[in-house]
Amino acid sequence: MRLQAVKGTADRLPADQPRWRRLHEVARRVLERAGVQELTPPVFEFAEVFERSVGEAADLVVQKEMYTFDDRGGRRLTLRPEFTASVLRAYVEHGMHTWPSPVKLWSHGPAFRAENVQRGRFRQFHQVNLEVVGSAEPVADAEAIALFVDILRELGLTGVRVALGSVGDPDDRARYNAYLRDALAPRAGELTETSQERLRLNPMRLLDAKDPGDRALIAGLARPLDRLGDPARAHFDAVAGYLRAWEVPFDVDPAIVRGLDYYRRTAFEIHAEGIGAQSALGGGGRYDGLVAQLGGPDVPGIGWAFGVERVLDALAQADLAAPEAEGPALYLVPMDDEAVGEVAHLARRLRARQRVEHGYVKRAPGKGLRDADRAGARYAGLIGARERAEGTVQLKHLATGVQRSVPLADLADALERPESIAEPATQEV
RNA sequence: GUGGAUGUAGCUCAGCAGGUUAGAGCACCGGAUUGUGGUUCCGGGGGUCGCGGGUUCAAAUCCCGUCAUCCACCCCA
Repeated sequence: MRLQAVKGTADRLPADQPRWRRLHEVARRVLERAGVQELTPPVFEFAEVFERSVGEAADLVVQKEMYTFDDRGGRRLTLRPEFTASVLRAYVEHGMHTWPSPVKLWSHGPAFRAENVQRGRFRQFHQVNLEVVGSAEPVADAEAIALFVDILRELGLTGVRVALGSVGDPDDRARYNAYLRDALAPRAGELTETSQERLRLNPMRLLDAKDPGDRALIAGLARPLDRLGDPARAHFDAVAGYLRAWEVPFDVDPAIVRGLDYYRRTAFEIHAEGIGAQSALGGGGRYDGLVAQLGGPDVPGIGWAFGVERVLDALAQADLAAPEAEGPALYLVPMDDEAVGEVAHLARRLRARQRVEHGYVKRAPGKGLRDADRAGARYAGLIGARERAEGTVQLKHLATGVQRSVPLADLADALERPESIAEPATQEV
């Protein structure tokens, strides 16, 4: 069998790196200016970490989509399918409830789900994740959402849609689910099989149905946001109020629901056009109670994650210029065998201050300049018998063709003062 | 798990009413130019035509199977 990357995984090639790097730099800047600290959890955890976070009523599908395996010590481990459970496990394990509250943590890295592959959906994918633990205040929700939007804005992404909803408090959810069951009971037989299944297990998820028949049956019913209890309603109104005051544009989506039980109140998603059927860049919500569920103190929290591949896809669709990879400041060309070692040694010394590369075999000057050009170098430095005798290097500015002989001792300085070398008066060929 | 489309050089693709040595552009290497680049010209290397089986005198081309990729459904923490 021809070796290839596993389905749903991809190599991130050198040409891809500038885009990824820029995204992470922007995320880091926006978040850390807001006092968010970086946490890097391990890539795998005891399976129980995710199973407990997911809860008993979680769809079997969720379990099936986890990469779970036994290690040689007989431990049952899972590659993280998301960050929240890992981050909260770390929060509990390190007693972060004693830190100044709220504790704001961000993370980034790969996550794994054994799903079928399509545009924007991979088996190894990458997320940037934020958790704000220890505040139940609506202002925390608003700040989290605003930070998400700020990152996208700073990246230059426009035309994204923030959809804000609420799944209510647990009582609200229970009441709403009961309402759905009652409302749909007479006509349940007309629903598709999946929807009937959902009606049984997690009626709220019916709102995600795409089948036109199902949608017609659901259309006239109240949505979660219409049935909030007073506390959840007040919370939602406060979050919306902050966002309006801060001029963070959003749409109210009364029908946002979540597949997992631990979500409370605020739920939101951010979508972009033009990146296929998987249009959600990311989303998040409040999960009061989850930390306790993981064996920690009963502290509230809110978080979000976005898919790096999806955001990059959206940026590509928006035709935003990708940052270019830079070449070396100097490319040294050895023009005889003895110079091979000399340029390598010289490069080593210059690298204290500049990016310097060199040829590995002797090259005719024409070839050497071509090598330097292809490496994307700003300068080429030629060293052969003449230069050795003089203790100099022929330094050539590739864009202008201006060249002069520079004593080895002055080379580092000459590289840092490009004007001096580009002066036509100094030309000597 | 389901459906559709697509698999030919490193990349993008042509060739496919079966016909003998499988092509182009880009990329790569070398030469023209043995101490001066980018252009140009010339030459070269590189292919299990995804894989397996079948039909045929003959298969990249037709048939079956299989695998992979992409998109969509499903699902979505």
